[in-house]
Amino acid sequence: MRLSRYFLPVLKEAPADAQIVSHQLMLRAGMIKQNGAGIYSWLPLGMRVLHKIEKIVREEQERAGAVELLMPTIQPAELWKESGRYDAYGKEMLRILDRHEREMLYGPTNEEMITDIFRTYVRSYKQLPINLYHIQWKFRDEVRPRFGVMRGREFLMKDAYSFDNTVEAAKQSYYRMFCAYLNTFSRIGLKAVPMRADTGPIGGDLSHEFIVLADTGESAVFCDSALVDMPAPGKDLNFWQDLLPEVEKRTKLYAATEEMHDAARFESEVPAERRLSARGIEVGHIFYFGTKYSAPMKAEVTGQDGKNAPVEMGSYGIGVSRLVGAIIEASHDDKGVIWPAAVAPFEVAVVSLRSDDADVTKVCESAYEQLLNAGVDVLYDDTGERPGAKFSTMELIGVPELIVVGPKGVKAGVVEFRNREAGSSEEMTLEAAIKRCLASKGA
RNA sequence: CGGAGUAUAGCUCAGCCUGGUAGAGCGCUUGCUUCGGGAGCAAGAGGUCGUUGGUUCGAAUCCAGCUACUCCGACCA
Repeated sequence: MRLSRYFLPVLKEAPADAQIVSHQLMLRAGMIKQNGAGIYSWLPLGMRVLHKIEKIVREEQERAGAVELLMPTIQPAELWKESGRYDAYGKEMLRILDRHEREMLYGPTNEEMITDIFRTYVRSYKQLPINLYHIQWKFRDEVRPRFGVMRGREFLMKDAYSFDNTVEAAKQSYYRMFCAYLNTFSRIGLKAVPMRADTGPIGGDLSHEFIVLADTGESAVFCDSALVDMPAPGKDLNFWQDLLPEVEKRTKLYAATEEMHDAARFESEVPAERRLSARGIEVGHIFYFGTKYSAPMKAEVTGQDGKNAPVEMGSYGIGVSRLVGAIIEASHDDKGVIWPAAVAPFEVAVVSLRSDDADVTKVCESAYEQLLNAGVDVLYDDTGERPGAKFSTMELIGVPELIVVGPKGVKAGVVEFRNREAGSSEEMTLEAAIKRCLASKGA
């Protein structure tokens, strides 16, 4: 992408409404525009990050056996009356009347709808297990939206729903998502710690939150630092073996959010040097809730014994749009965002220091072409801005690697290769710089 | 939903107390000079002061209603 043809409205100053750093940086970097309380447009740069996160989420869901579909944002009220949640959900649910005065709602979640899909098609225990997911916009009419996309009213969520014959099988489905989440967050470049959670209004008796540690997080968390340091299971994990040991390795270590915290247990179970009390942001939440929806909605399958029984269900959410904010909270400095490479809107930027210099332009164009051809997401700053302004913008939007091309370097046959996170700068030939970019992409 | 604020140019804000023809910086446009860390000079464009009503000869300014947004608390991916 050539910057001269791109849409990147960066701001020097943070709008006064933004209070936390991720919100300020997202506005300044031209990623989002607020359209109302808790409602945002995703501008091109922000949308790129959203897509990168979605891609990783999809890959890890599929690896764990979940299958993608897409349900609508608007749902008829009938399904929610069946489950009893139409009245129970309260004012957080945005209710709408259509032109025929039929009661509709903008989905805050999709348990009812997926259960309806399931019961329409699935009859036999032989068809299980099934795990269906989608990535769709949700609306929850929060009393107090705040913190930009971290607590918007409209937000993008990946929600998966598992269906099993038995409690034991349902727990394995739960463990698969548990491990998939660890892998997902790890690939995104985050340390996300699973913590036992309240099941809340969704109901059920097995639930974990995945918490990203960040100084600016909304809730206090307490955990064993060994849990934070433990690597994710990784892509070689066999998802179709008994995953309980993999899960237990983590769940046996102490980790709790403020509301579940037990100071006495914390101190007795965790050695002093590993007692970590920090702040965190919830980016995922998984639930096992049995037949809470399948029983009232009659989502039943015929078992081996010829009898019908409601299926065992779980649901698994990742706040995709919230993750964008969470990543920034966890990874920024006073100059701007520091994107983990996997989710950076652009992986590399080619910065021309003199767009009116033919030799410089020639080197830039060559670098840009080569990177494009190699499949790298490259931003080419071909504008006539001054060097200082260009560097500031690149640091603000957090491009991980820069190839800086200036007249002096071109005469000497070198370009400058910079790394955003390390703050490093080296001179090398263009070929070497491109090789470095490709190497970090492969890593 | 309880409490507290804010609303003036694209952005950040001043002006309001003490009513009298709308201001700054940044950004934008044009020209010249610049060009390795958000350039300098010059000339410009840009606002029915959130909205409705009231007080007044006169309202950005005083008063009231409404709306929107933000913050603190309770709730939440």
